[in-house]
Amino acid sequence: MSHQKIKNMEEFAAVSGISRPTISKYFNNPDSVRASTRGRIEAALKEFNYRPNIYAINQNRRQTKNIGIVVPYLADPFFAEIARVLERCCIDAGFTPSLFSSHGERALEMAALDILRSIKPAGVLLAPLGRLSDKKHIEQFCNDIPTILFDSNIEGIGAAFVGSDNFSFVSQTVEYLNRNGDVPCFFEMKNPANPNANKRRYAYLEMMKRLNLEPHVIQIEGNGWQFEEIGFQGALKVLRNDLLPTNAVLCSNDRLAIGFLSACYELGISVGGDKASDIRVASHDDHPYSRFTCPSLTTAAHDYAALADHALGTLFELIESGGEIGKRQETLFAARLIMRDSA
Amino acid sequence: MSHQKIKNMEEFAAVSGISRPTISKYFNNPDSVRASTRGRIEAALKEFNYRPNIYAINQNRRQTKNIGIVVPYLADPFFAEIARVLERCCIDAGFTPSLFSSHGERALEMAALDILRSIKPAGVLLAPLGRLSDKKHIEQFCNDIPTILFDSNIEGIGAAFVGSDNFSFVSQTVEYLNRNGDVPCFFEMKNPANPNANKRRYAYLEMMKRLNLEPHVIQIEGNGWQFEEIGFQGALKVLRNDLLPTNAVLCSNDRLAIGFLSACYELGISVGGDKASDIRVASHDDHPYSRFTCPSLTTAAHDYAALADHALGTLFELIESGGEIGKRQETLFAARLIMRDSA
DNA sequence: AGAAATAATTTACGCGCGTAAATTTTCTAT
DNA sequence: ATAGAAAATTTACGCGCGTAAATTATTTCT
Repeated sequence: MSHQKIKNMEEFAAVSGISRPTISKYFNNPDSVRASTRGRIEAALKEFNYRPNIYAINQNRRQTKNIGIVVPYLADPFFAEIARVLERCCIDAGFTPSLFSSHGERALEMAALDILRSIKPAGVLLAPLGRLSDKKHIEQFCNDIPTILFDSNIEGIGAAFVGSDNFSFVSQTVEYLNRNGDVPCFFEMKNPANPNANKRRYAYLEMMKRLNLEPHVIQIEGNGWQFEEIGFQGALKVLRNDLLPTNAVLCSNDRLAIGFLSACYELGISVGGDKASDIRVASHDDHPYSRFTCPSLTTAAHDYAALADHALGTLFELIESGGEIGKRQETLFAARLIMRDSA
Repeated sequence: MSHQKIKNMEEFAAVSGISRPTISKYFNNPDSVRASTRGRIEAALKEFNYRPNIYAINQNRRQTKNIGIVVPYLADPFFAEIARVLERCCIDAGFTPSLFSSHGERALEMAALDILRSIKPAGVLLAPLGRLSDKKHIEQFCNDIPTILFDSNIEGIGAAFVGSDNFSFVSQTVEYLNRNGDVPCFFEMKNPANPNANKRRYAYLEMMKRLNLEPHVIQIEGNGWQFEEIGFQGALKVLRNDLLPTNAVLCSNDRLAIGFLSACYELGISVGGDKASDIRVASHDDHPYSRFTCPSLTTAAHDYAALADHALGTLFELIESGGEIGKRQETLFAARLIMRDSA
């Protein structure tokens, strides 16, 4: 390994005994050169440890091999997990993922898009903040760079949307709660940051209608992405003032539910699916911690793998077709009910 | 805005009426040109929305403005939070952060470093996996690129280390537990991934010695980064078999404690600092969820801001000095005890 | 073995910008 | 007003690589 220091492709071509254009071709696609040539290049590569300059490459290529991934809040393990799966898929496909978090702030989402613009990615996977997003800004970005939205939809923006079927989530939890006990009421933020929250409320109302039951929606105060704290404070208020219309609670998402359960514990209210418990609580998302709440949380799980697969598959299609993919498709994946102890 | 499409700096120089070298100077440092010139450039910038090509810039500059940030496990909200703070500081200092997660895997840590190499960052902040890290690989990386280690130390590698003072963490929790009740036993993984775990065990043993108390270390099985699950299973085994030597438990970290508390709940063992409870549990890290466990977790908090500040400060020094900073410094920050309900 | 197909080489240009040197213009201070 | 300093301009080269065209070498097939 490493005789001398190779400065550029010219020098590497010299020491490997292959012409520079062929070396260039090899790095673009190793299979595009003859096996014997490939062998000689790779032998030299082992010996001299040369790597082409990524900046020179990207300056001259029509397209970079970069893919941007933007999530609204990376400290939320749900997004950390989906980002992990997406990153892996990108690497396997020969692309270089760049991960950004908007950290719940509009300005940072815009900043992430601006940085992405500067690295001229082949494509971008964007999970928007939602209500806080600057739609115009995102739309302009999508006009210039092939972008797929995921997790939370913005009507008409982006080449496609891939997300979860909120009706599938809610219908299963509502049905389950209703089957095994009291009628569920719906616990959510009054001003949810994420549009999925609204879809889930509609789904709840629709399901209750179908089951011929009276719906009860409890909307709590709070802004931002500190959902656990918001759920906790909201639950304290609701429980202390005895505002719970039924003793089955369906939380809009697991992070709110984590706060809700914490409040129940603090107030000495027993939660569980058994007859002895005071109330039952269920939720949506199958958050990584939902298995460790007290009691463990009954919830509806996303199909991470399918979502990531389809989102990236669509993006690759989009990239290969040069940005044209026809009509904007919206793909939704169904949930899987996870029955645990809380309901 | 946007008359025509500006292709490069040459064209922008033409439309703005300023020479290209001056434009270049401006983008390198806006304050390096006369105010009147700056005004004219910025006026043109508003009108034509031109941005220099980042790849051409980085190809020609001696140094890029990139800073790499590598954390071992981004789905751990502790690292997500520290990454957030670090990113923000980088941006404020005029650098472009690139965030990578090793996702708990040695191969991915190496891959992250390889990608970082290719983008020739001015400096790197690396929180290594620990036991799983390929030390040789990291050492070679540190030889080529100015790197500061944080969170978990590898002796002698990197230009400096910035972390938390594990003795400060453990001494406070041990002292607190001991003051308010039974003697604490120490609950940890037998083969911890992170070297901090070992430091915490030593600190526990040392503190018990100082207090003239008999130490009890409980080591549970399990590998990987699913600490909650490992803590949960380990606690089930310990509690079911009545292996707890005392009724005060000090967990090595909050994620194990989350699992421990979940197991207690499942087994009907009451946890809390009051006399009526069966056992008391405390831990370290002030994990974002430790406030919402049942009961809320008494723990020791990191000083995120100080750690991030000092790590980046040191890195900037290192960068400005051209990679030489003298003797390798290790800086440790003290913990702050957070008293909650679990002990 | 020879023709056709495939692959590698040679040569050359361009990408967009950093940067250096020499020169000219503009500003600052007396 | 004028000298000296500071800033901007002109000119020119180089960075490391993609890529195209023409040519030469190698492989494959009948």
